[in-house]
Amino acid sequence: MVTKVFVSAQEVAEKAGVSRSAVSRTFTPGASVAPETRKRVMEAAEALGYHVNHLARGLMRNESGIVCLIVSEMGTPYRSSLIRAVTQHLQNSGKIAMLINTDRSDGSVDRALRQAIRYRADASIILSGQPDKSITQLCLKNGQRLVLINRDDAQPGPFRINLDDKEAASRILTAFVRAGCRRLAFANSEVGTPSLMAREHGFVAAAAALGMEVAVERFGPTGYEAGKVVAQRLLTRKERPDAIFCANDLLACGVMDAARHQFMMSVPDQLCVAGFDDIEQTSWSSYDLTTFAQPVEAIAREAVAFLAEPGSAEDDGQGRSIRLHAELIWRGSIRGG
Amino acid sequence: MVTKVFVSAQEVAEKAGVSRSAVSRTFTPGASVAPETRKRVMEAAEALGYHVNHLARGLMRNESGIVCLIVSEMGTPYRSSLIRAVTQHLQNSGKIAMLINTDRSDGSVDRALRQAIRYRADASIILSGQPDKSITQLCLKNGQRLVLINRDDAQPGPFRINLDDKEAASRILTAFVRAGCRRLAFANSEVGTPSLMAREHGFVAAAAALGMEVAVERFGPTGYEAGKVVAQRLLTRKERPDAIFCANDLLACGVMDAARHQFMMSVPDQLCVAGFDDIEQTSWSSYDLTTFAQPVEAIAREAVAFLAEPGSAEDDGQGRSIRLHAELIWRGSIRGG
DNA sequence: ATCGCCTTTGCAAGCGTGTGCAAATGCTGC
DNA sequence: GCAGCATTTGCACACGCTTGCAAAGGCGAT
Repeated sequence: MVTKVFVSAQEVAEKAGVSRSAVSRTFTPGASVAPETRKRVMEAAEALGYHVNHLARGLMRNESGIVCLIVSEMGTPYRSSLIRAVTQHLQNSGKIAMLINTDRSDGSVDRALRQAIRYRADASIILSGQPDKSITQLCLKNGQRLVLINRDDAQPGPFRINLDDKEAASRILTAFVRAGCRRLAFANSEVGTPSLMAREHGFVAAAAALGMEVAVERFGPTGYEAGKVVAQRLLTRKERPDAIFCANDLLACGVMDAARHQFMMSVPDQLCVAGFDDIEQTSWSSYDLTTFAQPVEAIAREAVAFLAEPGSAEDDGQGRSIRLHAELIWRGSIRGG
Repeated sequence: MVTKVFVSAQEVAEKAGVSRSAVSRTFTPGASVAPETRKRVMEAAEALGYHVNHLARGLMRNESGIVCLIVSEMGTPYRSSLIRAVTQHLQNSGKIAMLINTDRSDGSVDRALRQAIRYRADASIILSGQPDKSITQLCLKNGQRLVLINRDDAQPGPFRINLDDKEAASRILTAFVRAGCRRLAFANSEVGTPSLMAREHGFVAAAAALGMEVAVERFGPTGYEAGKVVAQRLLTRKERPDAIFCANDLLACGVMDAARHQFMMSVPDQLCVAGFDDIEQTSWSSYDLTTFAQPVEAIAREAVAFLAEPGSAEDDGQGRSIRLHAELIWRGSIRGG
């Protein structure tokens, strides 16, 4: 048997004995249609298994309801929880998420944005990587909205959501000092994402303001294994640190495991550790890590709210930028509290 | 300024001095178009920032290139790694993933499938939950392909990918016995997913074949906290188990943490533990858990390969079913080895 | 009965694309 | 020079939907 095609509004109209427009209006919120007509249409549609073709609707309305999520390393705890929150909020506001994987290669994000354009996505939300200026301009010109999450230094135009990374770094420094720590260190990856660097610079600057030095070590990707390597390097220095602020929870877990299992150090007695993101694992009792919570729900809410706003995508060529607060989640990896 | 609309093939055709069909053919692989014409078209398209409208193309071809991923708890390590693998494979074969969040509520999966139909997805891949039979039939009738992953007991029709859960359970039992364990237990959630139950039943059956009993405890959702609760219940029994097979790595992490930190037991000396999924955290040195690896890449490959196959979605009303192997990853949570 | 108003309905145009068909073009071999 | 053929091109229709517009119908007030 040849693949059957989907039911069309025409067939529903015939079955219900009305015009095709009536069917269309029945499924268009706010359209003018008599209750009796609507009922007949609904019944016919139900019987035939009719579903509005959103491809065609998007074509007409010039509004597909699709929002592209562009993200790399989506298997990571923080990323996946953000994806979950965003898709959920999108669904709640009647939109739908399209997911595109990127890698660190050049043009990866640009290719993703091209794909978003092809599917006439209403908007794209970029969680990773740096789009090229020319392509973001193309998106905006075409009326496609753009949201950048945690991509601090990106060019203006898109809507940008960031955290108070530097201020958080300064708060955690205070906590370390109160705990009596004096030999400070910062564990980072070599990726150089704006938010990671903001935490590093914020921490170093806050320490400098107190006349303290920070041992900074960077290695590899922003993950657990890199954390182990960084810890090895830091803990074999002549001046062994007694406090390590990690750019990321994954790094922090690696740092803790290396400190405990390879260097037989006790956390927090001999070493205080803090991370960033508040991924689920930090609350597990093997880690019990003091960290900053990414306001995942708030980020998703703000991003989706922006998409729902009326007005052109580029009405204010400047774009807008908001900064959300990262709350300090106090657990057991720092003394005192 | 009013939101500008996207560039159409018409405009490209005018700029290139050819007909609209020529533009269309230029972007249709395998279409007949002279090299010179193609070149002119490509240049005009590039200059204007033209991108084929996949909504319209999908409308014409009756093939959108969209594949729906239907999944609950997508923030979970195993789920998110599967999402990553599947989206990547889809992209490699020229398709694109649409992501829909479901919860445990009734009809949640059905609503997701309806959404897939509205966007005329070429296929839907279900990673969680149980679709209603009527809706899956609707999908198949409409030529939409369906893939069920780890949903063992689902009705026939869709393409089904499962693991050898029961056999794995039997293998891990052997390992426990070899390690000298005699008081066996199984830690499960109350969710009752087919694959989780298959592991439980396989373990109990294999033990029975050796004349051994298994203490089974189930609680809550399939996560870390539930694992802790289950461990508390198991380890306060009169007959304290010396081996626990967990339906899931998350449960296993909870079990290990409870055993170590609440009951001060040593793993694997006093208690052997095994899990399932091989999520990244199991390789972290705080856990170092012996577990079974979900063949995530193979699952994604098989699923996408199925979608690429020619032939109607329902040509063989029975659907097909394959069973993949879960490899035992030997680490340090079981004695010996 | 007539008018004006509001609600509902059908018509038809249009969204941006793919593709069958026939016409046009160029080339080969005689 | 011409028939025969392969390649390329344009026309026009189709895909399934939305929506402006005008006509139709109902109803109360005059």
